[in-house]
Amino acid sequence: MTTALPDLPEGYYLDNFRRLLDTVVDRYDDLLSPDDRDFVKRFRALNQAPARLLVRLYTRKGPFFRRDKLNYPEIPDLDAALTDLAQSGLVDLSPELTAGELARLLTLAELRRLDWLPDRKAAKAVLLEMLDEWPDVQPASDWQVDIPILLPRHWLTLRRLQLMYFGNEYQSLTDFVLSDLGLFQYEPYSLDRRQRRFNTALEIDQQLALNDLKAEYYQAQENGDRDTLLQLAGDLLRDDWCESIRDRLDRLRNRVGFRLEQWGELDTALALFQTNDQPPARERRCRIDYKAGRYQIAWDTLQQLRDRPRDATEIRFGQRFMPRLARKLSQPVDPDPVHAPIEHRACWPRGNGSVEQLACEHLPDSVWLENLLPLGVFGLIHWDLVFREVPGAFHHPFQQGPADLHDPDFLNRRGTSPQRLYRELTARDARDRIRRHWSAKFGRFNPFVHWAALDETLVLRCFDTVPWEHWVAIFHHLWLDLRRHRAGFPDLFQFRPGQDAGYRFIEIKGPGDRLQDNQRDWLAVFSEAGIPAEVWYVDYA
DNA sequence: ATCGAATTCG
DNA sequence: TTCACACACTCAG
DNA sequence: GAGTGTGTGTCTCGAATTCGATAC
Ligand SMILES: [Mn+2]
Repeated sequence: MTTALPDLPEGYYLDNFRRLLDTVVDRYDDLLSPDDRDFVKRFRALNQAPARLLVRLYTRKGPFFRRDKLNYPEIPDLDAALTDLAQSGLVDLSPELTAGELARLLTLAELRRLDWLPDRKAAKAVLLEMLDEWPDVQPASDWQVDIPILLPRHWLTLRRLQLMYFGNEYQSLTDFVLSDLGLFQYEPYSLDRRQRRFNTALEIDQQLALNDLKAEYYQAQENGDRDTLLQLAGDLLRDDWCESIRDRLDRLRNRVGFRLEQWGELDTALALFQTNDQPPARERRCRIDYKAGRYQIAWDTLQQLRDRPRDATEIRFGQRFMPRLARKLSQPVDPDPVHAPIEHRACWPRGNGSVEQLACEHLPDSVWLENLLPLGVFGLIHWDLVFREVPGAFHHPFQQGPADLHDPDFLNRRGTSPQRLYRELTARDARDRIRRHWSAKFGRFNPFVHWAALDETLVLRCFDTVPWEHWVAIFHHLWLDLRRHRAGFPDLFQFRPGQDAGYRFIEIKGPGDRLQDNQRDWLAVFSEAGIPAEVWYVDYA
């Protein structure tokens, strides 16, 4: 099915960029760096053609470009535009670059014509790796390449502008386009101009720095690069990070800590885990102290964790670790009751698809949707709450959800709580909301509703089948930690008219597969709430 | 010749 | 903003 | 039970283009 896309006006991308720039200057004038200001001044002085060209470049990857790869019918005199950009100081027409940077601009054939190439036979990837070691920086002509190369000078400012506008670094000007084309539909909330996403220049710099560290982390862990990781840990352990990026910072600290723990750097890992209480920090602290024989310290941490568990992983850890640690300290143990899930065995001939699909075919009237079904019901019922316009929730028109969705006080800030929510909401109203939102909001982004996976009949039937108290129990658990509790839901939902509860959740396990922790966590919730859930172990006939 | 990854565009 | 899950293996008790 | 490491499908658009790797 192909639907015709609407035409965009010529130069639409420049309009979009100006919208972004004007918004940022309007909101964050006091937070702009000298470079940012310099850029704004120069850019606003440009004529249309050079301005268009620059924005074209900014929507591409770069950072260097070959002149002969630029071709825009709506900018007829490209060279004149380039000259303007060079005179404005926005583009460097003879930038110095490393051999690696240059090589990325050339095809393999072009590359092999160069005298200084160390290996004429090598594959391009190998060549790039070699050339990346070369420190020399010089203009392309000095590398004996006569293709004109250019470099926009303000990439960092572009990064900062986009960060200020979107509040993140994964959205960009394409979000304007996709929205205009109707490919991405966003809830039309009104924007909040009272509370800004950033309040100091330092926050912006630190968020950029944190994103860099994150990228470095992925790189380092992929390469098994311990030294880089240790150095990274040093940066993360500094105490001059802003409070406003605390959450993101702690998550990275824990990730780096976890990897360092695996690599045997226990001291550094422990230091990282000691900076915060975000799961799994306290669990890891306990385990590291336990292994080091510091049982009393581990015990103290464990008590705090059990007193006030942050999420299901901490509850589970507390239950399992308590007896072990108590034995070491000769403390009396009173093990928590453990819910044993209902288990079944089945033996079916192997099919073409996955074991879940096979089970879905054998179990009548079942669907394989994992968490998409409960999350979809959750999202449809709570649509208005999620998109309620409270200060600080919506900063730009392209958000899938409110900025503070994952903050622990999300509900509090909206003047409610899980208890209050479901005291005031009846099953009839909830059903009505699902129907209303399905037709009124269809296709719009929502952090919980994945439209393509669901259909209205199924969602309503499922809603009607599961008793409202069961939904409420599921929702309560979701609210405890929207980020961590959205995974681990059983594979299948089966309708069973007239039998038992009329439905059941089923987690399918193929040969050799076992329950994961977050799946256990949901099963514990189900067991607590009397929700029918089973684990089926499948063998192939 | 063919395939897939990366890039660009609207 | 990458992750969630299945699958496979080891080790200890 | 606990830990580690892999592979696989999501990569929330889809068409067009280019390039490199691989096989023949
Ligand atoms: Mn399963």
